[in-house]
This record gives sequence, C-alpha cells and structure tokens, in this order.
Amino acid sequence: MRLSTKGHYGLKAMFDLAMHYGSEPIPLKIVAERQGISEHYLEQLIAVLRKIGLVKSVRGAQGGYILAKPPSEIKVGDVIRAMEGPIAPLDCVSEYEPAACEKVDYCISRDVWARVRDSIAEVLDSITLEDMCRDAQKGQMHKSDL
Amino acid sequence: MRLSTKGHYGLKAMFDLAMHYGSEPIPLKIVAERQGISEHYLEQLIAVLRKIGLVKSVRGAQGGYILAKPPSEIKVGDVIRAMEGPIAPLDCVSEYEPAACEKVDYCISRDVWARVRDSIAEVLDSITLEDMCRDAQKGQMHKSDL
DNA sequence: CAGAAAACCGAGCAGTTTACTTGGAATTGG
DNA sequence: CCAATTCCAAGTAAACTGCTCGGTTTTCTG
Repeated sequence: MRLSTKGHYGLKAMFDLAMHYGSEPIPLKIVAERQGISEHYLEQLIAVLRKIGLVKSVRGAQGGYILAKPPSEIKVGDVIRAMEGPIAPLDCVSEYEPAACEKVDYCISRDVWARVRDSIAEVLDSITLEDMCRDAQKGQMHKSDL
Repeated sequence: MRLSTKGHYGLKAMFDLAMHYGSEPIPLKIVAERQGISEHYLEQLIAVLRKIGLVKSVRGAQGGYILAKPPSEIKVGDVIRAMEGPIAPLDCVSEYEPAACEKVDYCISRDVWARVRDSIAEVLDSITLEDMCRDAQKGQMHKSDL
C-alpha cells in the first residue's frame, strides 16, 4: 500500500505550481529545486500531467509550466490518478475497469478492498490544490521557504 | 497504491482458516487449493503470520494450521500489517515510526497522505474475520465452493 | 541574428522487489 | 516405519522504480 514517487513528486509539483498560480510560467528547474526532485526525472512526470491536460507548457526561453485550471478545480485525486492510474488496491477492484476474476461472486476479500479503494478515493477527491495552498499559508509562520 | 500478493493471499488464507475455525487443524495444501494459491509460496506467507502469533501450527501428519484467536478477535488490519508492515503510503507518514523527513514542518502533501493512511487503517480495523465469514454466509446462495 | 533558456524526446540502466520454485530436513500420527 | 505435514534456505526470472544521459526543438532577449 505504498505510493510511488510518481504520485508523490507529481503532487508536489502540482502544489508548487498552484502556489504560484496566476503569474508567469514556472520553469521546471525551479519547481524541481524547490521541491527537491531531480529535474530530468520530474520532466518525465510532468509530461504525463501535460498529456492528460492538467498543466500547460510554454516552450522557449522564459517558458515553463502553468496549471491548466485554477487550483480550486484540481483535485488531488485527479493528480494521483494521472500519475498512478486508477485507484486499485487490487486489479479486480480497480475504479472504472476492474479486471475479470473467476471468483468474483464469492471472493469476500474483494469487498474489503473495494471499501478501501472507496475510502482512499473519497479522501483524495475531497482535497483540491487550493485547499493545500490554504493549509500551507496557515502553517507558514515558522518557515522561510516557498 | 497497490496491495501485494502477500497481503492479498495472507488475508485469503486467514479467511479460509476463519471459515473453518473450531475444527481440526487445516493443512496448508487444502487452504492453498481452496484459495487458488501456490502452496509453497503460501508457506512462506503463513510463516510470518505464525511468528507474529496470528495462527498456530500443528506439525506432523494430521497437522495443519488454526487461528490463534477466534475470528471475532482478529481484524483485517492485523493481518495486513503482519504481511505488509505498517500502513504507510509514504515512509514519512508510516504508522508507529514515521521516517524522518527534513521538510516535515512545511510539507503539505504529507498531510494528505496522513489522511489517506488513517482512512485506510480505519476501514481495515473496522472489519474482523468474523465479519467476513458472516458476509460470506449471506452471499452463499449461488455457489458451491468453500 | 546569435545565444541562451527552456520544453521535449527516447534510450539506457542499476538496484530492488515480487512472486514464485526447488529441494530438502524435521516432526508426528497411525 | 512411513506418509503427511510443517519448517527452512536458497535461487531466480521478470517486472518495476527511480533515476541518468544525451541530445533536438522552440522561443525569448540583447
């Protein structure tokens, strides 16, 4: 039940862009530095977010990335699904297209994992990037970064 | 956010033992066949459950495994933690002993993952093996197995 | 118009993990 | 004794993770 760095870094990057939403495009180099992520690696991750349409890119000098929508319209769940695929503790309880399973009818543990899946989805879909930014501002008294 | 077969098979095996709680020890071969798991692989998994004290073994002919406690006293969360370790989408939000993280003070995504962790734990700890057996009996009309 | 800053692209890769298999040795009931 | 069974240790193929490397293309600025 571990999150890979894809989801972890992807969310950090989106949060970073959200914190600076409304200004110039942010070069990936800056995001990578601020969030402590390898730039080249993050490049691959943000490519996924771009293809899915969560961020827009501006090429060339003074280019960078911006959120495709305001932070209030982007749920954490959107980011995680983009990076990690459908929420699915097991393939047979995947959101959207659960894998076939011969024992579907009487596999009780399936029910357990479906409940876990729903509870994860509910948390992730109840938090927007805007929420995260608000929380960050609140807890901001004792820090210098960002 | 995927469960490995360790947790998956481990729970299936515990459920199988729970369904036959009170009778003779059940040989692993039978559990493996009923649940569709490689016997030798399951052997390794149940060794963990034994060391942790969730099952007891009886060696020799007519031996096998039995639950160490009644199904009502074993939570799904106990089984999953035994097999997969503490619930922890990220190391820095692990139950019990979260890994150190330089950015603890201001890492907002940490809060998200702590909420996910709690929601998973709540589901897993709210279901006992007895609950699973009860549900299995209910949905039993259309099946021949078990 | 040159140069630099940036996004974009694709391949490679070392290490870890996963999900097993294999081949036994020890224990015990009948 | 012997068959059933647990117990144990090692090996392994394939996939995955978390990167790095080496570029090409686009576009702003001086």
